[in-house]
Amino acid sequence: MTKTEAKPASARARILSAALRLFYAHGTRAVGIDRIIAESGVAKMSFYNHFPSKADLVAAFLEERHKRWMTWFRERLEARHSKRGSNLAAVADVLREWFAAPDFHGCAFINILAETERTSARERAIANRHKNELLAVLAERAAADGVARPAEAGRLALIVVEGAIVRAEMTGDGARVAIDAKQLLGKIAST
Amino acid sequence: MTKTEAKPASARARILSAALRLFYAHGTRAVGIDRIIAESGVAKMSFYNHFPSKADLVAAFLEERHKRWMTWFRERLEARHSKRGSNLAAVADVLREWFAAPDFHGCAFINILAETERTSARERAIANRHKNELLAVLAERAAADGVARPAEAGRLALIVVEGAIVRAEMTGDGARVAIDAKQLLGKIAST
DNA sequence: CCCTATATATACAGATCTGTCTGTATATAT
DNA sequence: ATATATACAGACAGATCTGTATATATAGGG
Repeated sequence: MTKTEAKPASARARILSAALRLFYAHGTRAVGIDRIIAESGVAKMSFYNHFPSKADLVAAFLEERHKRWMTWFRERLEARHSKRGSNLAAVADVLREWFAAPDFHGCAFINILAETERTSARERAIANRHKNELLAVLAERAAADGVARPAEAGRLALIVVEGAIVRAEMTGDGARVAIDAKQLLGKIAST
Repeated sequence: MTKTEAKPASARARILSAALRLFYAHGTRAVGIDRIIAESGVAKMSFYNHFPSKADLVAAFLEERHKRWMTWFRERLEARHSKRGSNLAAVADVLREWFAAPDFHGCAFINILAETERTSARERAIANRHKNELLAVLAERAAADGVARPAEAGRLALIVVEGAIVRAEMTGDGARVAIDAKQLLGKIAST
């Protein structure tokens, strides 16, 4: 039994922490309840006390991932905000940071869409909310760049961001992808 | 027992046909051997006679999907080749056709990457070959458009294509996404 | 006509996964 | 001191999944 999560935290927090790590790294289908329980050092009944079913844990994982990622993304974007150049192009720099993270394995919401059945509306809904929020950030940055049609620019930028994530995940060369993405975002910004 | 594949075809062909449909629609993890067997109307031993393991069927599925999709893509691109406008932008029209297909569920190779463990090198290799071949087609079209750096333009276009596939799958509005992608590809072509 | 390939049908082994059940320990609050 | 809530430990049921074993049918070539 390998206990990876720190013991002092509450059972629920340890479960969610293990889920964030394992579900993102290997997918929600590949990781079973037993592994979550083992690595969070929690009893099975404690788990089912906090989460009625695995699907509920998956939903909680997605919500938490969304919250943390968006916060991180906004914060990093803010940090680059003051610098010279296009707001939109700065997104590529933040992406580059993300791609370079040792545990980077693509976008959790693209991944969940690929691995769950078409019918699991719950996960889809959370993924949609996540992307809509990201879209809003991109459109806002496009507006700050003074583009003619910010909403449209946001949509174009989101296509670029999604594509960059997929390419980074598949090729493993996040640095190269970020450079290419920056060029594309620059084109969008100068419209 | 629902037999969906036409009976006259050989056992192997029926198996592969069922795999193409089911694995693409639901993912390779969600579809078990039993379902493949039931829907192809084949005995279990016949299956294991043709494919030593499920992993071998998955690999065969990916190879076949790659072959068929690339053939279809090239053919559709060729059909639009004669028309006016940028070669690269024509890619968006082909994508639009694809997105509108009733069984469209994203890119099988993006999906497989999301649903398999990080360690399954075999699927990754096939996915990489697929994308490299697509990249070559895009770079060739960029060259035909007379862009300054076709290789770079191909990479940028591939980011756009991947992003468009993901957006089409997530939003369900393939027509809108194709229009946006066309705009991006147009920007790349006019460089 | 028989022999061998290949196919079918079905039972089964072994692993794994979700969720339940029983029982115990601990800590806090009244 | 006793009640209550929460946690741990681990066995177990029931389903499902991959892969194997066994027995039977069928079709084509020598």
